[in-house]
Amino acid sequence: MKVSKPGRRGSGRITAEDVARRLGVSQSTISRAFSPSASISENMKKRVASAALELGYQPNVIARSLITRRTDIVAIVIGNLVDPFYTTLLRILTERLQASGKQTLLFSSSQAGGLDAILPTLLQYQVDGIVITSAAVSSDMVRICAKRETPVVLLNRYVPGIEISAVSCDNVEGGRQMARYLVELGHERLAFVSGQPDASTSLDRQQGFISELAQYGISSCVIEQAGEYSYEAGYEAALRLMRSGNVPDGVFFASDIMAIGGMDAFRAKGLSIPHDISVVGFNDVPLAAWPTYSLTTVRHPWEEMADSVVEMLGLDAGATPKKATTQLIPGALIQRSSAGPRSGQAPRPFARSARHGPQ
Amino acid sequence: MKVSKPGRRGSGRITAEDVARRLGVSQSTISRAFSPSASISENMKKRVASAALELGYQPNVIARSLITRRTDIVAIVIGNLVDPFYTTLLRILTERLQASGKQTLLFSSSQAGGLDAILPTLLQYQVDGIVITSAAVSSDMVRICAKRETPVVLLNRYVPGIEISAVSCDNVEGGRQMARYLVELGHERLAFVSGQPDASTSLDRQQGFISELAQYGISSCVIEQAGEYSYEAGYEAALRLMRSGNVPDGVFFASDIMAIGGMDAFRAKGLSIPHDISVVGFNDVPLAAWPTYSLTTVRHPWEEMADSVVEMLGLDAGATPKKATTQLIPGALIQRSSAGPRSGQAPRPFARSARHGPQ
DNA sequence: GCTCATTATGCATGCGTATGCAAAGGCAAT
DNA sequence: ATTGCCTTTGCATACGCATGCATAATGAGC
Repeated sequence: MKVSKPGRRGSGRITAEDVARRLGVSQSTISRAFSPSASISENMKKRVASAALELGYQPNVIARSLITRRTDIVAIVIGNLVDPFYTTLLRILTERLQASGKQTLLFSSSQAGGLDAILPTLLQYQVDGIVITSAAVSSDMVRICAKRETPVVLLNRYVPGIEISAVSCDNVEGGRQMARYLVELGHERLAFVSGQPDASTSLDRQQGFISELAQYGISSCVIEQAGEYSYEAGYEAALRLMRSGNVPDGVFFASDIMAIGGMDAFRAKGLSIPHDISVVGFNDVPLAAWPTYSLTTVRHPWEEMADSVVEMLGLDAGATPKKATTQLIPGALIQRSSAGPRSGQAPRPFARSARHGPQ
Repeated sequence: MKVSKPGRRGSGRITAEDVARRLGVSQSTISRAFSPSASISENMKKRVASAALELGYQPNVIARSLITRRTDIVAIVIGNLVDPFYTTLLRILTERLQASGKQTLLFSSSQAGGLDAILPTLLQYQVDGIVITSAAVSSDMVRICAKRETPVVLLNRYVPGIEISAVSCDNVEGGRQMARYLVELGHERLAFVSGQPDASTSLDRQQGFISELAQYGISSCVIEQAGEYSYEAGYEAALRLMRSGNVPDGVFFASDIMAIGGMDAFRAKGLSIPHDISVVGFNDVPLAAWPTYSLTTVRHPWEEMADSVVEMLGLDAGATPKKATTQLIPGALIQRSSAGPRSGQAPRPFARSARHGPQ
């Protein structure tokens, strides 16, 4: 007869050793019972499983990761958790990672110090990969991560001249699409409202927009700096556009949340959308589909981006340390009712509410 | 002369041992240099710091936590990352935890299986605490967590009859406030739109609302089940209210996002807010302050709730395993312009836009 | 100069698991 | 019965760090 209650050391933790004693086998056997590829008999596996269930044993992944050198944790650094774009991105990515058996360690970089301050903390946790959706990335950081062989992927952002992988929507092409769309609706007096001045996303959308306008012989376009991707910044930028006297008939905001702020501002000043002014955005956040806004925008290929991120992190078994590459995924122009034909020419009264309603 | 490049085993990882060899000291010394309370000379501390910097050494918190039995990781389980209420909660809580040196391991429970499916995974990570903002919590779970001495706090939710801590806004009192407010504006034909039928938040707001109406002699109130906390559900619920023929003059939605969906629905049907109908919500998400909606609502005491959660988790040094308690924090009624005096009596034309504008 | 108290450092061990190696057992073919 | 192969299990060790204990170094007081 064995000792049925081996003395544990006070801690509520139940270890593989406890289960082993219970079954009169070695700790190795318990370990193997939880490792799919290990050599163990079907019978023993069942005995271990039932004993584990009975005792409430769960393998300690922290201890495991000491040996395997994998934590199955991916760090996600997000700058602006207020912007629905980033919360959507976070949601999609977290679900995708969870589906791959990875966990999400969330870092908000909006705090003082930004990325530089949190990178050390983050690396201390031995994360298997880092996804950065914000903030400036310095070459120092890249070097440190490369040295530790921790894969880093920039999401919806890229930093030229740095050896780092990036996944992003094709912002230049998105800008071009918007230019074509607005011009073909007959608009000529156009404006672009930029986001953060240093963000590649905003710059690329602007460049695509401007260059495509030039193709159509439109060489002038008002550029309004909003300063940041937020409702308030979009609102204020729209007010400035209206005060300028030379009110455009079509405005491309660098992001949906700014466009929505802009729409509210235009409407507050009595303008009708799209009759008096057409507004388009970028991202296709859930908000954009609401009937109040019904915003024409470029849809971010969320799922594909998440898939790409996971692939570029190279976390799935056969992981080869890839070279840094930048992947651009095209977005799709989603036509809703915030943009319509130029009111001066061929005004179509039904255009405003044609595609109205929840969709 | 010492060996300047001690052979490391291929891995990019730099350990305390490496730093120790570099300085010709023991690994213990390196460890102590990073432990604030350890006994070590100021001089040595500096030497270690500079050597660590030079080699790029960072303590491995995973290895550390094996000994200390603390990971400084808190799991946050969120059901609905689409609802701005939850993303706001996540943001506030993450920032608060980061400020306390804790990290956030994010779990989305919207996936199949719900909380039951992710709890084991979560516990495997030896998290120091669990914050649950969604999903049903069974007494089994509570028992398992209690056995492991892992503190659990329900946020914005509680489950009666279970020994578990909870932090929540005072939903009953919030419902009462709304009842008083609407009645004093002269409304008599009122409706309540509920969220998830099993959620304590929705039920409590409803109960507070109904019981306070009764105090004013109003015994009838239409209850409309929206089914879930979402824009679409609010929209549809509002449509149903209008189809019922007996259109109320004041509607209390159980959450902001539903109220906003409802406002869009009412407006789509030609109603003017608050002239034809008053709408109020609950939460005070950022959206609610936008001029388009300018939603009167009960402000969730975000920061206080986050503080309470951290306190109840008992993660700060002097941690005594507290008994399970439920803490209710009162919210504040935020008056905006989505609710106004009953249109039949004393119509005040300026009331609609009085508090309009960004705030 | 000597003793004692104090501080600073090294040694050894353990946290809970994975895994290479050896040993044992089972089975089929000879 | 013997051999050889394959499967299953145990043993021992390592992962990177914290920490109790022993020891060396330092300084104060006489």
